Amino acid sequence: MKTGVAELISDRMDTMPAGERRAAQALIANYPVIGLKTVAEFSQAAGVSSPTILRFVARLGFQNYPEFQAALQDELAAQLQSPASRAGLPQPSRHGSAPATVEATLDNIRETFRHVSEKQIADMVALLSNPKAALFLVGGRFTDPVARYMAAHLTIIRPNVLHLTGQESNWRDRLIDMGKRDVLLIFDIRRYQDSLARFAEKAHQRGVHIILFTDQWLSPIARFARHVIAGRTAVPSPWDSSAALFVVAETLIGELTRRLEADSARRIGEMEDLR
Amino acid sequence: MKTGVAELISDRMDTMPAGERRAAQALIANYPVIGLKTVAEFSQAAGVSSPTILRFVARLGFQNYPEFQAALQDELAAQLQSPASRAGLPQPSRHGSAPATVEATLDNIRETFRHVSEKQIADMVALLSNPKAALFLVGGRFTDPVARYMAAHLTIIRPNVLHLTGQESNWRDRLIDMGKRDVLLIFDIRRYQDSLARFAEKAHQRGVHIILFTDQWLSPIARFARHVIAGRTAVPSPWDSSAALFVVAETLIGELTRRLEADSARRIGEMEDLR
DNA sequence: CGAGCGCTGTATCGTATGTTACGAATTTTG
DNA sequence: CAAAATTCGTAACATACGATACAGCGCTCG
Repeated sequence: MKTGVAELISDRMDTMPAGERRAAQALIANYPVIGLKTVAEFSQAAGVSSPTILRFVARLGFQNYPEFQAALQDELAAQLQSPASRAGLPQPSRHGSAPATVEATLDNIRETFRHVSEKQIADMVALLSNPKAALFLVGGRFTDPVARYMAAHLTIIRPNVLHLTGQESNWRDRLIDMGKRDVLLIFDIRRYQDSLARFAEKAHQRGVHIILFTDQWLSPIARFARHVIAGRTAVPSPWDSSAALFVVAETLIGELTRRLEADSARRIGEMEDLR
Repeated sequence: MKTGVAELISDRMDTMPAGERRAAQALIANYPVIGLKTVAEFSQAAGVSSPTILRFVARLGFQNYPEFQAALQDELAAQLQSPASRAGLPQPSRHGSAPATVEATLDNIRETFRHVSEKQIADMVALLSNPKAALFLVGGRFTDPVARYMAAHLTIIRPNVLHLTGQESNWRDRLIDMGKRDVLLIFDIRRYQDSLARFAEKAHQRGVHIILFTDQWLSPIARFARHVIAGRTAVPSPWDSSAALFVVAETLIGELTRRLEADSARRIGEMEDLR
């Protein structure tokens, strides 16, 4: 039973004493920000005393004030992370269930890019554009194809790109080639794979720059990463969606291509000749 | 000058030490809710210690943690109250070229699904849901990772799934196993690969059902295909985008999982046991 | 290779915060 | 109109939270 706090309030508003009702009105007036502040501030804004605020949240069914705040925060998090609900509409829900997941995917992509600044992309592109630095790519069970996709393009526009295939032991053998100038791009969404974390740590110890593509809950590898892309993966489906990360990958490919335009054009020309 | 906290972060992100950068990334990953929690929770989510969080907010220019939280709350209040938030993204900085390709990708996905009927999806799912029919997947130079992605999921929810790797000659050896009940999923966008066309024709001659994922200009393989998904691939970039096809693949995976729910649930359960 | 610097985590401290007890004030009921 | 019940605020309390001092470590530069 996950009923929102706002609904709780309007339900019990009429059974409240005057003071607590003022608290309720103050909270609804600019919901939910006041509830995130301290009891003292809340009470002052509502024009009542601190204990009244506490009795108010107690009447809503919360054991204590922090629990009440946690509920507000969870609610807020859910609201901010699914832009669909931002409009208030519970989704047009057109017909089949297919469009629902597609709409969710579109939201995920938009939301992912809201949290990725241009500067972040520019920095990553700068890292990737150094032709002397070797690039290694690796991914998890379901995300490795995205790593492959990216590698397939990077290989064309610049030298020294290697996708790490197969078993963890194969990756490790490649550690020997990795140095401080090099970059490792890792794709890891939940359930996060221990093998990737182990590998990332070893690479990190060798001074390798790590770029991590993960989900919004952040793979533990974020600890070692120089850059972290937190893609939204939640869709109404048994599986997580990697579409947002896929689009981020495509974006990086595009930007990098633009940046290396002169070099890569020459390179691509030579490749054509070799056929 | 009321600059937003998020902008402050992206401005100074690169002048930060590793630990504080992790804090920044964790905050941006699900902005701004973690910042409203306690220092301890924030630090745990970011994988750093409490003092690092405090140093982080100090570097952003705040005197203390409560002041930082107040800034987040003010920002949140402004965002929630302004009608702009309902219209969509309040995000001010939208000028770079990255968003342009992203918007194009979003349009591509939408447009792709406008041309795919539910019946088409249902028919394909029906084809794919026969556990006796073997499933083969193969893709072109850049699209093969998408085939792999799909295969990685299909392998889990049903038996008899095989991704054809490596050279054309390898694929051909598999023709011997393909019969009239079987399904071949091919990903082929321009520039269309002759090898795929040759292979598709041979498979077609053996009576294999072909499902083709291609672009809006249709690979020549469409001639042999039972089902054709025409994804939009054009983006303002030197490369074509496979994102739309990727989302179609995810949609099929999701629908198929739902359809096979009973069987696949049991199957997944058994797989878990085998670990 | 060594010395210096900067970064980070552990442990401790002071304090602001939530909490509770109690009495005053207001409302309700006979 | 009086007495009781309920509500509300003042004040004291304990806890948990943010802040700080300090030491260990890795990194850079000479």
